[in-house]
Amino acid sequence: MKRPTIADIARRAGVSKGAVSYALNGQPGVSKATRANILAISKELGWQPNSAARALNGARAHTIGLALFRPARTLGMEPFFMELISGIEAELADRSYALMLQVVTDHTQEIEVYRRWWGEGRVDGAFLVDLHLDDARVEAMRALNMPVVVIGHPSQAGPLSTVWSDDGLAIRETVEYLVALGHRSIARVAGLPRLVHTTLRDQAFVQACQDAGPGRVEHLIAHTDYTGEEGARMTRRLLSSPRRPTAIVYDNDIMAVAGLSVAQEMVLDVPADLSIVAWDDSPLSQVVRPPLTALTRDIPAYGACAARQLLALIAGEPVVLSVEDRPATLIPRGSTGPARGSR
Amino acid sequence: MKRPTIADIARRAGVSKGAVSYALNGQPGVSKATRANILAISKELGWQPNSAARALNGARAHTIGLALFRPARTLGMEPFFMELISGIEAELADRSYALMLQVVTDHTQEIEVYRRWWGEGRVDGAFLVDLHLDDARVEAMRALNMPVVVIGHPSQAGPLSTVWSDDGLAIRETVEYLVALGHRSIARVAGLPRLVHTTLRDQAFVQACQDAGPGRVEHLIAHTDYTGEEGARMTRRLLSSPRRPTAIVYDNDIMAVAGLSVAQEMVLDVPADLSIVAWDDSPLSQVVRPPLTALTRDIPAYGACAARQLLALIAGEPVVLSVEDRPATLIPRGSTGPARGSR
DNA sequence: CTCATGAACTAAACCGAGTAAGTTACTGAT
DNA sequence: ATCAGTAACTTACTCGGTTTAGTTCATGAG
Repeated sequence: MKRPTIADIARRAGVSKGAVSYALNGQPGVSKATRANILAISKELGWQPNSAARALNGARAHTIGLALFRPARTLGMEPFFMELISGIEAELADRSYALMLQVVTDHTQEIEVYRRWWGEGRVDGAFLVDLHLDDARVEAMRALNMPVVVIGHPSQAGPLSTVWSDDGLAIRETVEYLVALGHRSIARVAGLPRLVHTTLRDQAFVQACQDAGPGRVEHLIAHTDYTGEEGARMTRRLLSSPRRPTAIVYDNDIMAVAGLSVAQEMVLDVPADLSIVAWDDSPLSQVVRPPLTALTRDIPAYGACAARQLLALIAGEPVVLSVEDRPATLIPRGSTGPARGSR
Repeated sequence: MKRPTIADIARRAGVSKGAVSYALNGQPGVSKATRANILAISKELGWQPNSAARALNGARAHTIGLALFRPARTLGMEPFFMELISGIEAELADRSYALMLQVVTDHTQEIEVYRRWWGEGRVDGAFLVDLHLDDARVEAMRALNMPVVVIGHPSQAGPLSTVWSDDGLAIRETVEYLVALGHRSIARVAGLPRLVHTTLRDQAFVQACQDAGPGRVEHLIAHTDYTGEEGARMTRRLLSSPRRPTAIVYDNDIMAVAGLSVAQEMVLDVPADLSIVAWDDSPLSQVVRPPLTALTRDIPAYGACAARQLLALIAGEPVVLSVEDRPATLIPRGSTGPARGSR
């Protein structure tokens, strides 16, 4: 009742293990007749190669790793990651690659997991997401010499390959749009301040506001942890301040929706009293009233792009170090309008 | 620049491979001093066990498989699966198990993937979701003799272990609530008709309506593919029919939200003209206006429960064949109210 | 008729661990 | 002094494939 091995096939076929190996792998060294016979017997016995044995000889694992530093329970609520994963999966499925997923509780553990997977030959490569300043993972991965693709801006990625999109461009587009609508006081409810892409968006935001003309546009940034609760809290604080902004740009859709609720609680009209822009466009943004103006990007395509890059890296194909995906584009919907009193 | 092996450690320590193996695995057969020395050297060299070599000796893969029959691109939009995965992950992460994920395009391929993973010793067990009538996967898994936990009702699971919750109870609760509100014509926009849980919910729905009294409650079921588009289409059809229902129960939240939009398009007031109930309670249900009355269940907990069951099965611990999780409970919100003209 | 060539194989080493069985060397009892 | 017992090892084989280095035999050229 044990699983058949090539030795079993060899015995049945009256040949050596080596001949069976050649036959099953389509290598020369066996006659057509013998090969056909061996294939028939292997099919009959229901033989499956044992990947452990193959891996021992340095074969590919046909698996890619993704360790996510995220409280597992909130994962399901993060459209971004889920869409990213589905995009990665779509690309991997074509080549019969699997995705090895593990949720970790900190970056030390994340490095540990990657070290183990790589050391144990269980993955051929991995993704790194949410880089922060002086990220220890970069050096750790470089030291491991494992194929890695950073999903995010190259600035902190060191020698690692990256796939990214120009968030600065998207922020600039948004600010210019709001300024054109007459807004002179714009707030940004941002994500975690340590993350590279938060910093970059922050800088671009400030720059874009300043570029509108000296002293013309007041700007303010509030940092959060991306949760709806924090988004609501910051919105409440912003809207209660004496110098209330007339437009708020949120770093994700969860916070934007929460912010919209807060505004409505405070009996403010959106967009007449307050314009709202969401970063990332999930179904969520479209079902609320008014539907949210959002920075849309094709996240699954982003993930697929990263997957292609990683697979090329693993295959040893020549790759450009850094691939720029399309930037997010602004989709105006009902949550933005002219600033009150402008014109 | 190659990875160190126990042979390298043995050479450095001046002992045999066997001694190193004993030392690293905490087995007797080496002195304290030698063990300490070997451990120090292994740390210094950054040795990691090669799981391929270990697996060859029959060790665990410390990985669980999940092949999902789903168009990968829509995965990110399915809160249910993402929450399920996050619940499974939460349980696995504690024991350093990883989750092997692959999206497949049909059940034949799903069986193929499982056969390969199991045959190749890459997973210790797997989940089966979305069982349908006469599901070929059940027999295939039984034949493989691989530890499997079916997530769903036991009726079609044959000899396989299951984790399920009583959807019938939840449906009954919903119908009784709507009837008490005066509704006499209730529709159900259901999921894929071939799925076991759809059938069971259908039956329970009809039964509950009939139990309200002979001929007292009109009921209607429309089957869809779970997408928002189909949900909207069916809603449009239902609301245009001469005998328009006063309440609709949807099989997921995506369709419920889409249905709400359709109702509002058709200038119907929710809940005055139409009551809406969603199955599964995601953030989506709470941000629309009015917020949706929903059948809530703790999906991550459900996934965690299934993961515990599978891990117990893998460990060879004694397990009950079928574990019943808590049923979904109805959370009334703004989308349900008394039927117009009742009382 | 002999030798070179190459196709079709076989035997055995190898990958990196685990482990059963065998070997030392030392301790303590008789 | 001798023997049993044991701690501390070593040796060698195992897992299931891949791969290298032969070996055998048929064929064709010289």
